[in-house]
Amino acid sequence: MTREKHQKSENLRDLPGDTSEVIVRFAPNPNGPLSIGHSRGVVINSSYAEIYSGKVVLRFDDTDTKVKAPLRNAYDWIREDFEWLAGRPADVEVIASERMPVYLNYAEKMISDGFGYVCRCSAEDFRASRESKSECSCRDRKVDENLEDWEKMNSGIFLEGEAVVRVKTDMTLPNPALRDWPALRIQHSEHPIVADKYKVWPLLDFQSAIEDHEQGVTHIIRGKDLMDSTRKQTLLYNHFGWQYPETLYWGRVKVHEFGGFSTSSMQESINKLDYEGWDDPRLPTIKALRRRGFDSQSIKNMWSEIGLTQKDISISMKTLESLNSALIDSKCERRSFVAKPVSLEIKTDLKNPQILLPRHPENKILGSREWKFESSILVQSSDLVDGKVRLKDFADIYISDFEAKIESLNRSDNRPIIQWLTKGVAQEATLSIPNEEGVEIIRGVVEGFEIRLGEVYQLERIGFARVEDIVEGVVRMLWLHN
RNA sequence: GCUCGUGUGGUGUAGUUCGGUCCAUCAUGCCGCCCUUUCGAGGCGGCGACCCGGGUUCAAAUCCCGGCACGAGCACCA
Repeated sequence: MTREKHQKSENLRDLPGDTSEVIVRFAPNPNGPLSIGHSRGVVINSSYAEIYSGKVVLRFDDTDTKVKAPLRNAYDWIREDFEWLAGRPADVEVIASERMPVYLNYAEKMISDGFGYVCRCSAEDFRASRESKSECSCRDRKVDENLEDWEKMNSGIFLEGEAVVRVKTDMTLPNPALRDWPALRIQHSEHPIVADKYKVWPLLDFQSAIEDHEQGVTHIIRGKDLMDSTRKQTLLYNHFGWQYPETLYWGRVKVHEFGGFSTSSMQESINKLDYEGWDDPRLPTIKALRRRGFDSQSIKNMWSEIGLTQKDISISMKTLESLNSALIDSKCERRSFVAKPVSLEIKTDLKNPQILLPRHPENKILGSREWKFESSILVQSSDLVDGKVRLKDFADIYISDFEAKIESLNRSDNRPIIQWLTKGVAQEATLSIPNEEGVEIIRGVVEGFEIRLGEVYQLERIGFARVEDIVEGVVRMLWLHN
């Protein structure tokens, strides 16, 4: 525990500003479960909260009911993913849609105080104003008129697209993104939590700005695609007379193996039944990584090692797999899996030779697996070639014509070593390996020695795999990595 | 187009604040060898980088100027 903390502080640079009471936040849109990209936000933010004995807020940014509508189940999925990654639940949880009165109240104050206004221009017309740096006619209207229109927005008289509330900045600002940016818009579609209670919903820049202030967030750590968001929000904070939090950014992340993906594109593929669900092992979701048997610490280690750089990076699953192997290798017992098994008869004069295999080759896990000898054994069809071979942890043999002769119990030369099973210990099994085309299911037999559901084993000469299910004696395993 | 950000080996990262200790760190990857009752783990060796061009300086990955490349924002998405 202390070592873990020490490691993190070595990798993550110090936060700027006052760090006496750090409050950070992670704010996903609950339109699906967390992906590997999101995990950076969870890990970085929760780690900083831990390092500074501060707090991390988990905030569900669910104020868009239309374009990326929230998914009812996603709230729980995200809570679960967050806890798995951070090792504990968030200190504070906020659901934006439940905080609507607060946002609408601030919006009204903004209009009353004259630094916000209702704009009835069409999106296209305003785009033209923004480009020409000219103020639109809505901008100079009286506060009373604005409040009247605000009322019409909220009561549903104004329809979607007929009005937005803008923050007054300066139309001549060099950065076009900041010119009188939109803060709230009308959406009449149903929300999974509050249904049709509200007609006007805040946009991210407004909702997030208000909520960060309400929660007393001291440090915002997020992707650098939100840099202009910081600039917009700083202008709003100036209007309210608030101090903007310290802000840090990370760059864009791509994962080699997965290419471009987004929560909505994954949702689409799942709907089309291209995948079995959010935890399909081919998907870059946290659910999938957990299912496959990754140790959450490997994900934490990866993000800590990468740190907080603004560089756009492209990471490889190989890196994560390597970090994961380092963590789980010493904890995983060995088992033998024989794919596409074929029988082999062993000829020997030995009386009940002993077969003792270690649970772990370096005795990181003490004890052994013991099999009862039988003359009839199973080996992988691909391993069945005439010649010298060693049956792992047992004996050097000579194969010829589906028969094997024991040459020596000790290793006598460096002939290849193969894994094998006696018929008695062999238990029917499948190993699912995801690949480009789909999920390949390899049939075979696994060593039926203390197979525990959910456990990750290292299948000798194959790699790590997790036991997903045991149905009617058939052990179903899912491939993890080498 | 405007605005912002980033550029160190295949990948990720250290070093850039206050120029020399950097013919550049560590990890991963790949290659070879060793060890081993696994194609795991371990050991040893190797490969491989400061975006480009100027400038300042005795000295530049580090400072200055100019390019270039990549990414992002300019959504009534987050």
